[in-house]
Amino acid sequence: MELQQIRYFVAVAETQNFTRAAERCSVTQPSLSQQIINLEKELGHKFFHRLGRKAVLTEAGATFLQRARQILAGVDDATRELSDSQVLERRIQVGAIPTVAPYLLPPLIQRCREEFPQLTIEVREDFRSDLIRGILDGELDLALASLPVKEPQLSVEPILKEPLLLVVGRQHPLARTPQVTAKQLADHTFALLGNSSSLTHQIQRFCGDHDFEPRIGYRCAQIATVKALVGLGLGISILPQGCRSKDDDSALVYRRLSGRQPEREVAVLRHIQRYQSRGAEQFLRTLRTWLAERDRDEPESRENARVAANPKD
Amino acid sequence: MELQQIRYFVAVAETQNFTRAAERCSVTQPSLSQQIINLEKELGHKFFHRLGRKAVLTEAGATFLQRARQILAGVDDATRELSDSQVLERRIQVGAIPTVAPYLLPPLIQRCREEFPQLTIEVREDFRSDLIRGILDGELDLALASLPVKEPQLSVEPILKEPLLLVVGRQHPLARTPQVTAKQLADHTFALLGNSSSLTHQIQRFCGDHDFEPRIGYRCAQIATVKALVGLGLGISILPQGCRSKDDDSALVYRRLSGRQPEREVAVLRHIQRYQSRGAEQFLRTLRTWLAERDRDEPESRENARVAANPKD
DNA sequence: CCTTTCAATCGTTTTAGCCTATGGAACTGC
DNA sequence: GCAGTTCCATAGGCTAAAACGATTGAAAGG
Repeated sequence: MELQQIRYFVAVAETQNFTRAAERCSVTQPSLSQQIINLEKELGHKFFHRLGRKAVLTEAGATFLQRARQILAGVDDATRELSDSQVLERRIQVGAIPTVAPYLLPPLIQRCREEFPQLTIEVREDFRSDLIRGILDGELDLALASLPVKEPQLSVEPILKEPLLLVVGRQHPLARTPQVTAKQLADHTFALLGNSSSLTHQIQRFCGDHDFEPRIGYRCAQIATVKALVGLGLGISILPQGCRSKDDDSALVYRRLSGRQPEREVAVLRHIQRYQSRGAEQFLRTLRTWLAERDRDEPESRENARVAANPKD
Repeated sequence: MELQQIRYFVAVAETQNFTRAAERCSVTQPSLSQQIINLEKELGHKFFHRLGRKAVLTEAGATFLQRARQILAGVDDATRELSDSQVLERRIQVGAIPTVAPYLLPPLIQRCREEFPQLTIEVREDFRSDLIRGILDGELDLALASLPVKEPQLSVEPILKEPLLLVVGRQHPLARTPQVTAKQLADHTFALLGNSSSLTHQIQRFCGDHDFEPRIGYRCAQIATVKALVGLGLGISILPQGCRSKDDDSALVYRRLSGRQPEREVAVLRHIQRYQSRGAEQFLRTLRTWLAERDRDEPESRENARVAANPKD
């Protein structure tokens, strides 16, 4: 059974006339007749009484007509739905690592809502490796994660470079030391994210570069937990500058380390082969302009001014 | 868009793999790929992210998948419904003229219900010309009407020949006359069916053959009305023997006319070109055996015995 | 009875779907 | 890394099926 046959069938049923049905379908009458006969043969029922003047539905024909209309309506709906781009490609799946998700995404999503009201953004917060798997499996449209990313199937667009800062409680001895070097951290207990966290990896590598293993006292799932522990002086940590928020000032001190600054770079990851949906494009466009504006409004501020002020406290 | 393409599409969506989808559809992978591409081109959307390992639905693809499933389900339903002969061809439209419908059809339908419980019989009671039109237009499967029928497109199968009897009220003078000839009727007022009735036509022709016009005092739509008028002595009528019922005996007298007996013949009418449905066949078979049994059980009874008895009352 | 209408049939042409073969990209395992 | 494998797209030839044009034959209508 093919749709063409169904279309022919409905045309005959409605015109009660093979010739006029053929005209309506823009084919010759023999072609249409043949297809109707084929259809009848396949389904094992005659659908029309070929009376002298008109073609009248048999009972089987009447039964099939209902179904046929339903099928064609389904086809019609599908076509219309797909051509109605209002509905389509307005839902995207965005992934982000935990040190990015709570800080970048909320304002960004808000901005997207203003500029593209129909755009629906679904967020998945996960570690880098899981996000990468998600993209490779086609589950995510794009992801915000830290570099390095080596997968060759991924397109990597760096969007943001920021220093990693030492975080200590306001009462902590390191809060007052004029210069803090990497080596000094070897004597302290760290509060870090889980082992899958790319930030944790990076911190461990950083420590390794300075010839010590960090002593990890707390493994947390959330940044907020890390901050709370550090705020009570139970440990120290290293966080990207972007994780700093106003609320932290009462309990936490963020400090640059002397020597070579550890940094992290955040990038947008996409699948090279994946078709880029309109919604994803819109999200990206918003992301880029938002970052550009932010850089223009407070150039380097997040890397210097506020950090430099800390030691004075 | 064709069903084949939709089937291919669903297969790919479900296997997430063009090659395996092709196997499932029993075609080669290039054939299937090409059809998917055609479909995507026609509808203006890519339906799959062709990632390295698997093919993942795009949003448009996911949207279309729902519709596609619905369409295929519709096709499936249609096929199943048509192959389920329990449902089909169990509804027939039967026409009958007023002088036949109330007498032949009820017992016949009851018998059909016993023998073919799924058979649904819809009855249309109408005059002969309208029934013939109904058959020619394909609205009726068959009709029971009186002869003659001249339309060459109709198959005519006579099933029953019966005399036309004079009907008078029990108090009417003609009820007691030893011999009633046609000529005598010229002096009386007739109660007849409407002008479209074939019986009325026949009666008028019969009177014409005996060189008089019947004086028609009442034109009724129903036999019962005619009988009631005649029972009150307000007129006389001529009815087929089959219209006589037990209940009439108290008020009516049925008499043969002397001389050449007027008769009428009832036949089953069908459209030669019309496909004969199973239900119609069953109805006909039941009709024939029922009539045969009736003739066997009371041979000639309805033409002689009961009629002959009447004058004695 | 003649004309018109209509569906089916026949023979031919065209189309389009299918197949085989191939290429290229990407993943896998050594 | 580097072969081997998997997977989809492309190209070209082939065939089956759909379309066409012409015709026939039956039926309807005037």
